[in-house]
Amino acid sequence: MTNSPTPNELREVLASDTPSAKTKRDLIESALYHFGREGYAGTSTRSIAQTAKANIASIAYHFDGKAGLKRACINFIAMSIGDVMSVVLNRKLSDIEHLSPEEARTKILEMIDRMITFTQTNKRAELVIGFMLKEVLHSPEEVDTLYHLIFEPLMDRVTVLFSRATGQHVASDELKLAIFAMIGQLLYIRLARPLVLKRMGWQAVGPDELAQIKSILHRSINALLDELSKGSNHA
Amino acid sequence: MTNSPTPNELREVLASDTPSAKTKRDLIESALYHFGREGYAGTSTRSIAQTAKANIASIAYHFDGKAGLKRACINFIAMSIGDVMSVVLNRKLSDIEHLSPEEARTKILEMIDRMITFTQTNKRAELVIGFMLKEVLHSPEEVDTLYHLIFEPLMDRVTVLFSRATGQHVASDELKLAIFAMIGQLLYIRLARPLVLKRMGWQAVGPDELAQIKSILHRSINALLDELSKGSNHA
DNA sequence: ATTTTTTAATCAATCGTTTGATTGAAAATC
DNA sequence: GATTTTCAATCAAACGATTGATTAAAAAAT
Repeated sequence: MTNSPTPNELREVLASDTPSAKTKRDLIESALYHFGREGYAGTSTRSIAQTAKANIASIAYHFDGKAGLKRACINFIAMSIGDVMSVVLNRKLSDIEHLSPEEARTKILEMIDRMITFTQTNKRAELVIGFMLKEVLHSPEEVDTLYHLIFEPLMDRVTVLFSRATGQHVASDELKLAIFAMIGQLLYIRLARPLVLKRMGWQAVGPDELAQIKSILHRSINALLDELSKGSNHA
Repeated sequence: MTNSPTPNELREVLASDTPSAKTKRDLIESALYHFGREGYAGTSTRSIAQTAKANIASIAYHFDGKAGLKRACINFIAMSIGDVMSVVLNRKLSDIEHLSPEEARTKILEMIDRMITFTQTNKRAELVIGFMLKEVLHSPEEVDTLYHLIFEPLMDRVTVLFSRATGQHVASDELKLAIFAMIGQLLYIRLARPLVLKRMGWQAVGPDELAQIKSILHRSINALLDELSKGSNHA
């Protein structure tokens, strides 16, 4: 296989136990690691192969070169995020369109909780975040891939949840911007981790630190939802 | 000069009108542009020199190589941020320690306003943000440079402002985390601009869009301050 | 036996750096 | 004041090393 599989195709391919599947898994894992740390241009195919314990040529064979491996990484990331967000994404839009404000708010906070846990504790989250920060903003078509695959369907559902929780219209601009503000809070507190650790005097983010982070973001986002609810007439 | 000047030294050097000062300015400007777009590893010294209309050897001559030019860029950034944040930084700690809650909140919102305007409209902000996220946050010693030069003194003062505005103790962990949440909101809405433009259906961030962003962040941060003030006894 | 996968060796291109020559304007000498 | 010396600065050219890609043969899997 030389072209880029979709996230769903990729899931099946990587789940099989053929020798090629293992090589592909190892190469993607290794590429994710190196791309996230040294960036795409800063990573050599040799170091990727070495970490994966595979041959350099296997990158060309399985992914049609370095660029193809990068595309596979993007799809792999989309797959991973899709799994984590399945709680939100798996529900059809029609399922969440009639939630009560209280139910919607509970769902939002539940989702926030999952996102924080994933970004702060998942070993792969660091690689994924590093990878996205360094590479996604670079190529328009790769931004498109992630946007349509993950971001837009996720945001659509979160917007509906916010709309139900605050009484604001789903198409409201301030609602959309508020969601960016919300996501920004929990993403930044993860990707600025070196600064957070220094500032807080922490050695690492363990259970106690995770609880503190969840507590403050919980309060902040609840306050944001309250503010957005002002002037709206809940049923 | 082959070693890295401090931001203050750098300011004097770059302000002079000697031939070498112009070359250094051009090289830093060019490096900032390329580093911010294609990353450090993805940028060749040849492209830096070409954009700066300088010779390749001038990088080794003035900055002791590509890595030295990167360090100079970091100091230049520290200098720039220091200028933008001078409203907050120039005040001594003792000056803001006795502000009333209302005065402190006004100062906070004024600072937020400046940060949003800078990040959203300054032509150099995109390069600075891209450069810092892609390269700086992964090198411990460069994190140290920016942390001690800019981040810590800035955060110390913002923490005092937050303490005055909310009645929380200055050493409160939740206060420190809340400030990260606040900064995350306005930084993310800038660095995820490609996603923001797509999501909002905007072509660019002009005066109208800037006003919308300021409005929602204004409300969000005010709500956060209100939440933090709960249970505290303002004088 | 046929296909799939891995391997080592090699390719042209590009990387950051270094070199020695050259410039032009101060500094020193006469 | 004229000449010489000095030195920071720039330049084109070339360096060795490393890059991603390619090749053909060996090995493994089916």
